[in-house]
Amino acid sequence: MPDTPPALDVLQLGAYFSLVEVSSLLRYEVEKQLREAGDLSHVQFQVLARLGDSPTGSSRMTDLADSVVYSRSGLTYQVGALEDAGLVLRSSSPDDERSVVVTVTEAGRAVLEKVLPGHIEVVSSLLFEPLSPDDVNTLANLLVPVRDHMRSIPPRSAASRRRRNGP
Amino acid sequence: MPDTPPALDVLQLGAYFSLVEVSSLLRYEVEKQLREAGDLSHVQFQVLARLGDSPTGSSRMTDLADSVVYSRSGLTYQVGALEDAGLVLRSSSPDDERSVVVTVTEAGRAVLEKVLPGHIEVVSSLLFEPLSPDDVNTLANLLVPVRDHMRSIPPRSAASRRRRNGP
DNA sequence: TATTGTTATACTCTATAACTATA
DNA sequence: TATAGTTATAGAGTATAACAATA
Repeated sequence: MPDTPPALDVLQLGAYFSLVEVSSLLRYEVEKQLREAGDLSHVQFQVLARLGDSPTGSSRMTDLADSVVYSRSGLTYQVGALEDAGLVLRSSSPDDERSVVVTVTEAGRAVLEKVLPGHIEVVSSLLFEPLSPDDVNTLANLLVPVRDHMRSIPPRSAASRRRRNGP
Repeated sequence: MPDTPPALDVLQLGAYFSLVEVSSLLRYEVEKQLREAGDLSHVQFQVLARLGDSPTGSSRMTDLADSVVYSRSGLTYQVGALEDAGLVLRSSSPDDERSVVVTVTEAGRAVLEKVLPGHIEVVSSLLFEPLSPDDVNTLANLLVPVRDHMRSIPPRSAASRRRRNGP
C-alpha cells in the first residue's frame, strides 16, 4: 500500500478544479467551432497549425506524435483523414527511408486560414475576456514552467514503445 | 463574412498554448491513474466525487449533466456504468416523478477513497510541484474569474435541448 | 406544451498488438 | 536489434433524434 500523500489544500483544490473546468469548457467550444468551420478535429487542427508554423511546412510523423497525440496509430488515423481531405500529403524521408514526412498542402493552408478567425474569436471571448494584459502575462509565467516540468518526463511515443518490454 | 478578430498577441498565444498543453498532459495522466486504480473514467470519477462531496450523497441527473458532461445521453451512459459496478444507485425523485436521483453507495465511497491518494499524487507531482503557494494562489485567482465567465453562458443541457427549436 | 431521462443508432477516436521495412 | 510507421481490431465515449412519462 502506498504512502498517503498529503491532501491538496484549499487553494490547490480551487486552482485544480478551475483549471479542469476552464480547459474542459474551452476545449468543448473550440472543438465545436473547428468542426463547424472546417470539419476538423482538434488533433487535426493542431497538426495543421504545427505544419503551417514550420518554415518547411513539414514534419516527421514521430515528431508530430510526440507533440500532439498519445499513440502512433492515433496520429496515423488523423493524418490519414487529413490526407484523404487533401490537406496534407505524406512522403518518405530522403534521409531515413523509414520516416514519413507530412507536408501541408495549399488546401490545408486555406482551411487553416478559414478556421483561424473563429478559433481566435472563441479563445478571446471565452478565455481572455476577463483577463487584463497583466493577468495574461502572469498566467503565462505560471503555466510555462508547469508545462516544461510536465514535458521533462520522456516523450510519449518512446514511453508507449518501451512499455512493451516491461515497466 | 464575419469581421476578422484581432490576432492573439504573443503573450496570449503563449498562455493559451501552455494552458492547452498543461491540461492535456494532466488529463492524460489523471485518466490513466483513475483507470488503473479504480477502473473509472474521468467523468465517472467526477460524478462520484461530486456525489461524495454532497451532504446527501445524491444529485439529480440534470444537475450532474450541467456540471460534468455535455449531453444527457452521455451522462446516462456513464451513470449506467457506475450503477452496473454498484457504485451508485438511481431512484426516482419523490418531489418530481420525472427526475432521477443518483446516490453514491458505500462501495462507491470506497472506490473514491481507494482512488483519491493516487489522484492527488498525480496532480501534486505534475501540476503543483513547480508552483509555490503564492503561485497557486495567483493561479486560482486568475482561473476562477475565467471559469465564472465561461459558466455565465447558459448551461449545456438547456442549450442542447433548445437547439432543437432553432438557434 | 415543456421537461426529465432513456434508448437506438451511428460515428469518432483511441489503444494494443502484430506486422513490414529500414537502420 | 531497435526504430518508423501502418493496419486490424476492438472498445470506450459521444451526440442526435425519437421516445415515454410526468409537470
